Amino acid sequence: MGISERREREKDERRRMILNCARELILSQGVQNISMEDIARKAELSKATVYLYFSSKEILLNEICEEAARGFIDQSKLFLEPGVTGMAALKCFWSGYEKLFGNLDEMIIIFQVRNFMNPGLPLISLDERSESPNVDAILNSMRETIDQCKAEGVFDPNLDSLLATRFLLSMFSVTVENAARMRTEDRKSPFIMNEMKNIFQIIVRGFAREGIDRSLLNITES
Amino acid sequence: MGISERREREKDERRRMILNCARELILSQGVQNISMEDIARKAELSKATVYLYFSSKEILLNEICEEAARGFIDQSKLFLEPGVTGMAALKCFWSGYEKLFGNLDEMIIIFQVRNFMNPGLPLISLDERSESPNVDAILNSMRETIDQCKAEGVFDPNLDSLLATRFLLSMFSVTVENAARMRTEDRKSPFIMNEMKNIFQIIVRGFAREGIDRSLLNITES
Amino acid sequence: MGISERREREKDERRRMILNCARELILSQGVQNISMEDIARKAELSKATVYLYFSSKEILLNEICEEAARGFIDQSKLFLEPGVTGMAALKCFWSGYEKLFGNLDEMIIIFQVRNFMNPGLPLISLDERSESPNVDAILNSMRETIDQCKAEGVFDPNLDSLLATRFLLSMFSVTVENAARMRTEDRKSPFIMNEMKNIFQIIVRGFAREGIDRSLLNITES
Amino acid sequence: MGISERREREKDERRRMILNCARELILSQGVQNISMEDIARKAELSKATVYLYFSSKEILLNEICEEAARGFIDQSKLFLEPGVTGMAALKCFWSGYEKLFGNLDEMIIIFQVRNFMNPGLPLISLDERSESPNVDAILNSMRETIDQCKAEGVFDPNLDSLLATRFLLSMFSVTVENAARMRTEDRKSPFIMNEMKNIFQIIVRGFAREGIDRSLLNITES
DNA sequence: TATGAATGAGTGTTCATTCAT
DNA sequence: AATGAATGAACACTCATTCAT
Repeated sequence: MGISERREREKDERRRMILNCARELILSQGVQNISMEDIARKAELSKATVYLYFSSKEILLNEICEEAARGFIDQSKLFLEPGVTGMAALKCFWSGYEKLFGNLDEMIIIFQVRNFMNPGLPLISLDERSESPNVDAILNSMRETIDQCKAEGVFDPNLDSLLATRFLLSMFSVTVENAARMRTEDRKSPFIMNEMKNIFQIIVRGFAREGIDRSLLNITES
Repeated sequence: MGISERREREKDERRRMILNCARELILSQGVQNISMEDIARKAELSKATVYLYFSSKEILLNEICEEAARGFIDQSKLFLEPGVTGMAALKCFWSGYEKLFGNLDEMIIIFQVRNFMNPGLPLISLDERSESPNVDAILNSMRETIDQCKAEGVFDPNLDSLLATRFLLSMFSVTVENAARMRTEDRKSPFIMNEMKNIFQIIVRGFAREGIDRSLLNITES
Repeated sequence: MGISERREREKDERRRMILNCARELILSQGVQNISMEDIARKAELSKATVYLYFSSKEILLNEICEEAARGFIDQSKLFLEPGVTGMAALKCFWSGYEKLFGNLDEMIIIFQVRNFMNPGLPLISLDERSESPNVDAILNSMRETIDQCKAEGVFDPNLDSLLATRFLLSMFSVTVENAARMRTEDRKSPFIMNEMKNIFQIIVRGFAREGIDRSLLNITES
Repeated sequence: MGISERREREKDERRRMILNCARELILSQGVQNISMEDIARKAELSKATVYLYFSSKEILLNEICEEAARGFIDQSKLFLEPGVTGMAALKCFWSGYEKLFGNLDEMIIIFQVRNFMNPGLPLISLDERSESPNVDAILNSMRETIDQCKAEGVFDPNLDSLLATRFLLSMFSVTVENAARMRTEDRKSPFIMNEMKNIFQIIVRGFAREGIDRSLLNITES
């Protein structure tokens, strides 16, 4: 019985190894430019073996996306206590994002791969049956937070929370795609992070209820 | 004397015909999925003939982009009177956009093709010498309008206008890319248009100077 | 009647003009790299018009070759007096070559084009019915000179004059092809000319009858 | 244990099979006229498979050349004893050439392919870093032999050995190219071989020091 | 389980040649 | 006589996917 467990474990390890190799290639060369050949070579496996673990390139890429999204979700939970306000949750999102993905890599993976597979992502799914439960979970979580902000009188009550969610995520997506175009070393610069924060802040202000004190809208520590 | 003119005209027509076929294919299948072969077949020409009119795929795509951008610029001018305020200019942008591209196609072309040729568009150019003067003109025009809004005390004086331009254009880009994913008939629905307007409105509010009366920020007729 | 003559003359002029354009292109870019398109563009004519004068690329190239060969023959005659010895004739060949084609161009044309059309030229024709009478004339003239040298006891009586002719011409061909690979400005250098002379001299010595005084074999002025 | 060896062997065989198919095509149609498609078809493989073994056409052709050159070198060594005189070495060259390539094919391959890839060959390389070590080795070996003949007082001390090498090799090249133009069955005739020998002999005489006894210059057994 | 080997269907691009006007 | 326009047939090269072992 131990033997089959080991088998299972090894299989999982190899799976993750392939995913990691693919991730690295995506980060260094961009999704558009990598082939199954590249991934297999990097993983020191044959192409056929890669196909043993992922039955198509699309599935492999989706899995990479999902894994990154799962990582993001798990990490965000750490920051998200129950009973917290909407704005506090948004701060947590940002903070978690900032702390976890300060180097941007996870986000680049999520958005770049996602957009490559399914250009125009954020408008679709969010309700339909999806192959990407984790990515969807992020969307849903964000949506709930926005609803809460509305309920708490911070956001404009007329704000369409579905639209707002897609909008927010799209912005991340675009910023990240741009960042992915930069030289690998430049990505880590606080400049990018700052730019993303500014955009996030602008959007939050745009979401706000009329007349609300702007100091309540800060997404970073007051 | 009329003969060479007719030739010229016919050549222009054929040129535009090819562009239109390419446009249609892009709209129905997405830029990523079309080949010169496809374009030629749709135009009922041989590939070599297409190359007679456009010396490379890149040039053809850029021309499609530029043509759409030119159309947008021309139309915007009609709405844009000299000596107008920044907010009025923004309204014009929106109005021109709404009237001219109510069916979205031009915008889909511009953003989709542009992003395909040059992924991560909004971060680049905007100053460097470019093969796409018309597209760049839109970017520059937008930036100037944002600067004007700042100067007129409508937008937050701390707003980075370059960032804001990229942000705004990116939002259009993303919305459009999303729209491009929809079934061709759904695209024409006022729903999309309304969504874009809402997003535009949110961004403008996000750009606003603190405390400014929101009624001044309306992008549609008051 | 004057009118048709003028027509004829104009036609000839245009013909030669096309040939000259092709020549220039060959000299500057090499035979391998020129297309009918290039030739037509250089001649400021349409491709179809070029085909009016030359029914295929092969025929055009052959004509270029033939014209260059004709030029060489005409010029050589000036140096070749009747009743002259074989060695004097060889000197004339060299001298004519040196004076006329000091810049190598004609030779580059002849050999490069010829080899392109018909790789391995000098072994063939020389007896069979040929499309290239002028090129063949050079071969024949050379052969007669070699025969004469044999008859005069300067060359080895066992020398196969047909072989010797092909050999000699081949060497010119190769040297010229090499020269054609150089930068246009380097070609004019006396270095090339000197190299060709040395090779010519070596071959003449190789042709010589055993024991003959080497001073009799000089191909340049004694 | 035997399994990977068999694999290796089979791969080598397939590799050689492709090379042989390419060789045959080159011999029957000339380098200029063969495409990767042709080679694949002849080998009864798909184009993609050919690319599996040779990553570009250039590399495949170079390999063909190198293999032929390697064969020539190996064979020549058998004839070349250390401490041998320059003339003996030349005899060996000829003898090796005659015995190994009596049917000319190897030489046709070497010179034709080489000239195709790198028109004007003999002038270049011979010193610069090269992708074709075996071909270069032949050039170098020939040059050393010529130098030795000069040192031994057999060749004219004023002979430029670099020039002489290029000259000699060019002659082989041309003769071989000519031979390649003949009908496949005619190539095997002793006539060609004899012709090449005569030319080789003429050149050696041309290289000789003045007054040297011609019997010392025989390239075949006295 | 793992893989080496194979491939079909493209991909953008070029060019000698033809033909209606 | 002249040409603008058109094209078929190539070309080198790529890649996701399959399959026998």
